[in-house]
Amino acid sequence: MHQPDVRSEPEDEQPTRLPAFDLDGFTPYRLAVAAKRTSEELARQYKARFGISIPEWRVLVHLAHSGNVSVRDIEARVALEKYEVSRAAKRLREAGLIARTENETDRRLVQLSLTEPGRRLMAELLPLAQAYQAEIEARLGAALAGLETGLDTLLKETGPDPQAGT
Amino acid sequence: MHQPDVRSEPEDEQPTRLPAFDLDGFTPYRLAVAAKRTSEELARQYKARFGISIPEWRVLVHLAHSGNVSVRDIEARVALEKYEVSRAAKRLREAGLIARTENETDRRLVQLSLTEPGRRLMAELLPLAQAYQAEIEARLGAALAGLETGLDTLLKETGPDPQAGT
DNA sequence: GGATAATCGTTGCATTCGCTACGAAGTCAA
DNA sequence: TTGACTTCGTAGCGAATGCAACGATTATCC
Repeated sequence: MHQPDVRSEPEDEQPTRLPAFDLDGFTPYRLAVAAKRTSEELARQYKARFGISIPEWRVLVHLAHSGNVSVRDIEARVALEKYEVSRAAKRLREAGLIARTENETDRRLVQLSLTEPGRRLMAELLPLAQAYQAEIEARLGAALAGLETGLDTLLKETGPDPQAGT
Repeated sequence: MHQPDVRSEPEDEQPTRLPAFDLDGFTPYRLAVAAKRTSEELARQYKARFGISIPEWRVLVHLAHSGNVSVRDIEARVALEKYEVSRAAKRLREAGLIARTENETDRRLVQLSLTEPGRRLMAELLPLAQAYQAEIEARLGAALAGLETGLDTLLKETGPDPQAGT
């Protein structure tokens, strides 16, 4: 940073100087736009058909391959806050897609699991998502590997804990 | 509804089969998490200090390097909807950071521009953002180029129009 | 054992979001 | 000029969001 020049000019002529900044080259912005586009593109496919939101989708996905799970388990696992999971689960329960049982050994915990209707829904949804993933990969072509490596780096950093279990 | 295959197996033993699906390998999800992390990491730096949100931040950035601009100009330029810009501008106006003049030749249009307090704010904010960008690039190291290439691809597709002017 | 702290999940509240409709202003055509 | 149509920006409304506080249960410590 250099000195804001001489004061030879009145303020209303040369106000506070701003550094050049290109939003289009700003990685957080680029990520946000790319994320929004892909998420919405996918969501269009299932939102209209099944009426589920993104938090709900994530909860369903997690339940689809992890039998009985508590809210706490899902929480950081799918990058949602506790209350998001709770509310998503509530809506899904009202829709009859998931069921809730109490954990006997720790009655604070809740056991969430897919109902049969929920499983049937996911049996339609998951292939759809897989197809979309394939589409993205085709679009990216040779750029795929680099993107994933970059995302790996960003996602590994700042991660709450590198636990990969469960 | 079609018949669910053979009935040889009882439903409670082998419910609807689901394909394997790994959310952690799902690009839209990965993008969403990476975007949220980086945005929040940056936002923590300015939100607490200046109390501005992401839409407001984007509007400010655009105004910082494009003098008098209408809502319409900002709209797709910073990936915001019309009403988001409008509302962000309203809040910024109330905070005294931007000013609004009428366009004389077309009175439907609104001319938005930074006030001096707004410019001073941006004089603090922009270096902060630049530092964060540098931090991200350092974190990524060799992975940076690949990530950016991938994002370029995703952002170019589906783009409303490849116009780069203004 | 009993008080205290920590954890789990939910909910109240205010704010923000997304969609749509609206008034105001301009354009176009006859 | 007048009337239909388009564009600009805003605001209403219902839903979703984020935060923080809460009841319920369990763990910890003295």
